[in-house]
Amino acid sequence: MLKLTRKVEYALIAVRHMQAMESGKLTSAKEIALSHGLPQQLLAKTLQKMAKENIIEAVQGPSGGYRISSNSDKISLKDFFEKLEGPLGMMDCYFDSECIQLGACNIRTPIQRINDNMRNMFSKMTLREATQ
Amino acid sequence: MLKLTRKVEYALIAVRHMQAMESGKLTSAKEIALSHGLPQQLLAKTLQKMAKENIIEAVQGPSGGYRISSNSDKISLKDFFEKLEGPLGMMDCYFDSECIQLGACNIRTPIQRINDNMRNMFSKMTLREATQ
DNA sequence: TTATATACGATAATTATAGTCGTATTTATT
DNA sequence: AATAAATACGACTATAATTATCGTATATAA
Repeated sequence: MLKLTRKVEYALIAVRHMQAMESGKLTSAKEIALSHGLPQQLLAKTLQKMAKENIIEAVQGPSGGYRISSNSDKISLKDFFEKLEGPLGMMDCYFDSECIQLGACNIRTPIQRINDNMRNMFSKMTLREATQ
Repeated sequence: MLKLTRKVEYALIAVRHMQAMESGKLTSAKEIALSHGLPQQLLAKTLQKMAKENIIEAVQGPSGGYRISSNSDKISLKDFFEKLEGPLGMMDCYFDSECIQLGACNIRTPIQRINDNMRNMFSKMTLREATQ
């Protein structure tokens, strides 16, 4: 429970890989996949998603690839997670108001309390701090 | 991502239900299931698990049932989660040393850093605080 | 023109979660 | 002693979410 998904795991591996590269140099999905034994296609999707979200920069064409974005220092872990996987909620009712329980629900407040703590924690922690 | 499971959700609902009862009074799986529209059998298993872990007390036989345990005040949210679902780790490698990555893994330290923060947060928060 | 890279939608496979079934055990009540 | 209502629990099925693959389009350096 409360485990990171593979998508996020691969994203973290890729970020660290790119951070370790010489500044400005590009690396490819293939290169990262091979050096860490990850499924290339799935990793590629995650990289594409990160590029779309400006966590990394993409360069197309042969001898293209990805590099870490300059503003990646300012990204919080919360944003990183949410950019990749959507709202970071321990339960749907935190964002979604639709719930079968309706009036019978007695844990809405507790859930929100727990969620707020978790979101707050990941807001304070930057991707940089986590991966350096 | 990072969502609570139904097991934990049902457990929280049950705990709140029991907290709202007159002190010492028993309630049954059936009663909780009916009043909150939960699947009785599944809830029953969760209640049994909580009883086994001394979060609640079980009384067998007809007119038996469950009540909140007196020491439930001291239980942290981390313990509550872990008693119900096992180790609270965002990734297996935090507890498990077996990993396909072996030497190629570059995120062991980051993952542990993230996990430590999360475990620390849930250690400081009690079940009582969360559900009151 | 070709080769190599990103981009991306659709779909298949796998795994984890959620829920059910059947049966045994306990015990208050009659 | 018999019955009924509750907990206890292992095995199984169904469902949902995650993970992975496939096929194709687009960009661009050589």
